[in-house]
Amino acid sequence: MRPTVHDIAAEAGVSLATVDRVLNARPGVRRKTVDKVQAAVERLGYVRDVSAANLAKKRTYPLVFILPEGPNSFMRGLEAEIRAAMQRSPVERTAIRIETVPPFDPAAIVGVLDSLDPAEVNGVALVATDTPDVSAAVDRLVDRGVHVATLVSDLPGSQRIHFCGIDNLAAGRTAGGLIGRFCNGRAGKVLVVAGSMKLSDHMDRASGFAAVLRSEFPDLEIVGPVETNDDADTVRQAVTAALDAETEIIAIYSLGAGTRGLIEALPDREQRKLAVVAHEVTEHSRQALAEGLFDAVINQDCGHEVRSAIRVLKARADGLMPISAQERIRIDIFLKDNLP
Amino acid sequence: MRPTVHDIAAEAGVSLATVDRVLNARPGVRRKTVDKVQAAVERLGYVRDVSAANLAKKRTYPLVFILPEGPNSFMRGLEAEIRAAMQRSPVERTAIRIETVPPFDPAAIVGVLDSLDPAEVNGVALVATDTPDVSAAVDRLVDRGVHVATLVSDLPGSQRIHFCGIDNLAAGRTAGGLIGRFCNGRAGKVLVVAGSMKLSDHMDRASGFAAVLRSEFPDLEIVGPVETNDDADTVRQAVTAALDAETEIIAIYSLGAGTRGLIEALPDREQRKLAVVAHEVTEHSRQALAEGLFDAVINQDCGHEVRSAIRVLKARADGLMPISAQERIRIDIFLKDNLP
DNA sequence: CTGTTAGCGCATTCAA
DNA sequence: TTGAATGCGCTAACAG
Repeated sequence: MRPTVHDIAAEAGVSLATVDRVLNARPGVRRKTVDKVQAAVERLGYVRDVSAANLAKKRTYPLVFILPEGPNSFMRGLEAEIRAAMQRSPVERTAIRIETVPPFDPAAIVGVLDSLDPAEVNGVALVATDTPDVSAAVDRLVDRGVHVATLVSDLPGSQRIHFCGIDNLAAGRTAGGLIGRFCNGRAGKVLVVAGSMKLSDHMDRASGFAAVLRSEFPDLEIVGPVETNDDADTVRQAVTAALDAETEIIAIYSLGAGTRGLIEALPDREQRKLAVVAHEVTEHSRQALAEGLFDAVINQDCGHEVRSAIRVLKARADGLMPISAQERIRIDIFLKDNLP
Repeated sequence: MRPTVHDIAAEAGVSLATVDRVLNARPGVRRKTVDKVQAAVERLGYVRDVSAANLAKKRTYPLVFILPEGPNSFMRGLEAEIRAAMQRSPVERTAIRIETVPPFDPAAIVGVLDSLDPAEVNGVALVATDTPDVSAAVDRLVDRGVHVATLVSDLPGSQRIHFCGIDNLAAGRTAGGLIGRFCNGRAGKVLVVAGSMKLSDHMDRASGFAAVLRSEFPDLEIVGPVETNDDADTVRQAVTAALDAETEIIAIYSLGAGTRGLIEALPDREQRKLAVVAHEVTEHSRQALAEGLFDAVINQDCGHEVRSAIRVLKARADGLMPISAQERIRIDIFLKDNLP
């Protein structure tokens, strides 16, 4: 039988309330008494029953998710997962609020961050542009006692407690390895299409990709990256223009969004064979994969990311450590053969 | 505020005990009263607070894991994950026992299954050979009221409530797609090495692989599958013999274990270039990937599988449905670039 | 500074 | 067939 607060109280020769004070690091206990209780905890190997504590506290975890608005399919999928988590709120004792901001607008993110009341919010998960002002706003919020986790795109210089997303450097390398093998010895150029270099995930993917091509596939030369702000029409125009201008392009790596535009710009496979790797499984990319227009799609499971963010933020609010292996978001590679 | 049993009792005009009887489908309540309570539940939208219930019940979930003993790295990794879950037992209210049986020994599995006492065991997760006797034993156990989940390899004809593993048909297809692309137009033979066709996961992978080669890469001809009982020495001998006998082999798909033997049998890459795809990230396969000996490794996250099995079995014991997306085990594809 | 007491939402005796 | 009372492990007033 696991020891309880009663056992600790008896062992330490104090009352329940005192034990509770020590366990929750509340003031008003003599140094001497604190030590006695902690010794008893050690001796009996006590671990607090979190669900009993939560029951007594009627605890809920007020959480805020900040993400870009707009037509980006991936972001809308992310939002859907957050809404799914909201459905489970009664069971998970969460109270989740979603704040959407215009995409690529650091000031808007800062505005939301600064408007948050630490008394009303326990944790924040946000999809952020990696800019100094956002980093500073995150740090301010952390200083005010709110736990912050980054989602999808990281803020490496900030005080965020956790990044819920994939290793984007490795994702870029993976794309490089895939495209290199798919081109299989042919020499030529690879067009790289990105959303914005203000996003650390896009930056990392581009670096990882370039590193692998440079070291392992020196016959492939990078064109770009061209920035499209993740807008489908811009992507379409950019890709069309590049393919017209450079006849030696034999592959495309699209590391951002706007996948619909990419698909529209792709020439008929019969007339020009291109190895294509893109990111995120969405309605569009799924179909492109199935039709053989894309060779591979690299994906991050946004459901996993949302659930992980919630677990991490809750655990942190309770001062616990989450199961780290469970919080590692995988780089999913989809071919048409393993599409879920 | 969520309604509680008190609210239901008041709404239905009965006592707490009666509400509890109805909620837990215990006998000794008039039909009429049952209806009143159920109506109140509907009206207020009551959902039971599982953690409060578990606290009151001092509930624990006694679970048994059955898996093969022996040197198979993947199985030992699986066992390590189960032991990690045992560490979390106090928090998760589980009481986990591991039973190991000789590999490829249906009778041993049946023996363990039949020895289980439904009064002492809540759920069972097992790695099973897909043979009729094991299926029958699983069904007997289910009939005695124990929930059974299959782990890694499924028992499609049985009454198991859930399969905690990957879609092995899709995994085989994926391997086919990968090898097909890596061979890139070259014609030749592909050696398929399997553990045992008594395992449904191996069967499925072989079928999926063959299907893709047939439809998409007709220039590749399958040699095998050769069965090795997942023994490294047997794998080594079989692969060496095949490579000597068939000079047209240009690729190898190893869909079972004994990966160490495969690595030992692989010729120097300079003298003979082979596309190689194997399963499961282990110490050996990880190194082979890093060195460029393997082109890709298909993996299933056994930590995820174990945690999923526990969640599913617990949920089932409480009569709940788990989050299905969370229980889908991914087909992980690792190149050397995205090795974790 | 410390202890007593009354719940949190639910399950389970024991009476009636 | 039903209800009242007690306790699970923990927290939070309120006294002392």
